[in-house]
Amino acid sequence: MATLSQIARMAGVSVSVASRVLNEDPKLRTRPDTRDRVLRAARDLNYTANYAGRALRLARSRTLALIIPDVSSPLFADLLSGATAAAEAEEYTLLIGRSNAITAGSDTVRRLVGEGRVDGFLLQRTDDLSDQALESLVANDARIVLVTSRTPGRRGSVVMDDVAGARLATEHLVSLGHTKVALIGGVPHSDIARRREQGYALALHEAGLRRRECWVRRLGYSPEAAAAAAESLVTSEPRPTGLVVANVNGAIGALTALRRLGLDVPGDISVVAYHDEWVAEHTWPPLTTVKMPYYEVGVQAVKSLLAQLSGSPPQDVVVREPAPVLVLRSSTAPPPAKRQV
Amino acid sequence: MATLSQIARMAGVSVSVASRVLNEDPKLRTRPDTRDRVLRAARDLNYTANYAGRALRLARSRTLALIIPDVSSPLFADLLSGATAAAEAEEYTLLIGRSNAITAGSDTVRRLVGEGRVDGFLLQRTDDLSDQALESLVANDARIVLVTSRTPGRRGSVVMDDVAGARLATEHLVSLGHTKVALIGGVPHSDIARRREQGYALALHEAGLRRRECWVRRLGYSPEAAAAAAESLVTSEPRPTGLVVANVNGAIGALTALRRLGLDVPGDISVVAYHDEWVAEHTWPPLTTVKMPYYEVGVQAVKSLLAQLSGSPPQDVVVREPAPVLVLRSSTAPPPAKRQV
DNA sequence: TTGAAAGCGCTAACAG
DNA sequence: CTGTTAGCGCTTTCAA
Repeated sequence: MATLSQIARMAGVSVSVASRVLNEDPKLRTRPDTRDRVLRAARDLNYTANYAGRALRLARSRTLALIIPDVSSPLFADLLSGATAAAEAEEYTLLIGRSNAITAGSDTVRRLVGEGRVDGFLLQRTDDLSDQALESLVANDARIVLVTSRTPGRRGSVVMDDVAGARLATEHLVSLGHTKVALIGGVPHSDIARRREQGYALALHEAGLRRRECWVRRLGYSPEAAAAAAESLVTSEPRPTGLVVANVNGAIGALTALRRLGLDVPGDISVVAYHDEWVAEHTWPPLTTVKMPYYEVGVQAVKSLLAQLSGSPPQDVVVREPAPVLVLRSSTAPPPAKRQV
Repeated sequence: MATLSQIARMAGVSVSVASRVLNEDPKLRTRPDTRDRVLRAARDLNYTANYAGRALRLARSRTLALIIPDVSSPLFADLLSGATAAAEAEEYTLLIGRSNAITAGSDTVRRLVGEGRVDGFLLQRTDDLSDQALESLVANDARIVLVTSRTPGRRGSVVMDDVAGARLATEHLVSLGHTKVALIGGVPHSDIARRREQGYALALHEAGLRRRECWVRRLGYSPEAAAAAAESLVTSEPRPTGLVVANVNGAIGALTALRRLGLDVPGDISVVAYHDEWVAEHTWPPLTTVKMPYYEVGVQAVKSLLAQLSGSPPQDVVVREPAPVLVLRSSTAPPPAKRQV
């Protein structure tokens, strides 16, 4: 690979000039033909600045790490696209890691920064990571932005509007005539779960409906957990006619559980899922979902991190644009009672 | 962050000694206490070698890039785990990219290498990347290993045993009594698709069954393509009673199409999918699949790449261990005729 | 058994 | 308008 000094020699200039031309140094005045010679030489030799040399000199890697629990979720793909786009726009590279690796005692974060491999982090926590563990990891490190989640007493996060999303899902069921609406939510200590539950409660409240604790389950977002939750909801009295499942993968599990119990969706019971992904179109019945702006979360997270890296005080941002949208498919319908009328 | 010279100063030695102690240079003889002082200093200062400094000096980044079309596929998660594990074992870092970005004219590959950001590539092509385009990209570059796919006239690839996998799927249907077995395959120019088709043909041949061209569709692996293929197969005569779908996501699309046509799976028609993933458990009916050793492909691919990087001639490896396994669920049953007997 | 020094490729302050 | 030079942190040859 060509080096700067080769370019310089070929163009008959010093490395310093070559460097400044190539980096488009604004406060540099060159004779046009000098400039041209450098540019041509660079093109001819297919020059790309050596990454290590630059990183060493500048003490910055222009690399960001995105740490996620589940790399293989279609939801995550949107986040990634957004983050990648935003990073590329600023000529940053994105390194992808998995947050399974990040447990309380783990030094992954500190090591990556310590080595100077990355300038900062986008961190999406797993649900098993406790607030304290997260806190100890993250402390008041300005090189970290939390995505989709927050932790008490710390600034620097980008979340989506979970309240609005869960509310939209719930309102949909209510507007269909459901009065007995249950929630299959996340684990109790998760702030994400809390916000979604809040949206659910809000929608019920505004509809003048009573929120009953016996209609809320907090087992988590996995298909299995949601399946168990659905089963328990549906086999106890009073039985709900509508289910808001706070995660689409959970909703898929719930569908399986309901089918196993011989219940018809949406005949006997309606299901709305939080988040949209392609399988939702291919489940039976196809799932009505609320699509959340994951891409934009990725974009904002990177912007936020970059801002922090250049010294701005950490912010907690809520992405409200684009707003959550209801994707109507076939898993929701008016409740049985209503339809018999 | 602490630097080597800080460690050296603290330990009262030269950087040279510090470096060699920390790197466990075998041909270095030190007094035990010198060694100890260095080690202690490193621990106290929480030292991690600066990545850029080392990369610059060694002209190697100890970083590999994995380039994939669909980051968000659960299948890919296994590949990634395997590759990550193998990379970590050799203290390499894995960078993840998407091969959408890699089109014929793209210089992503050359740029990443040119910058010295990565030492080599694991490349999983998209189906839209033609052989020529791939060839021109990959040429005889020893820093690239193709995963799951090959290209003519080039060595350096790791693929799974597609013949065995497709054969197993087909045999399953045959052993259930199906004689009219169709294949929903990949696009015609894909070598992967070709191998799977070969496995299908082989199984039919061994069962003494005739392979009919009208029972083969080559529209690709997407849910939509496979749905179209399923529809066309099932609405024309003679109608098959069993479907081998060469990709699990395609199978999900096929299921949707069959349901739309009012066909019962497996009552009217059986479906086996190539590849296993969690949704297969939650489709209706749950999908019988053939699970392929993706994790191991990831491991072998990294090993292969590392071998190439250290000068070994490129190999074409087929991962046969662990062997494909049939995951029996509910989308397959004896054909209607047989059951009526 | 240890240290001095060169140099990887780059940027930027300074000098001309 | 252009060149010289120092130095980022590291490894490694050579000398002591």
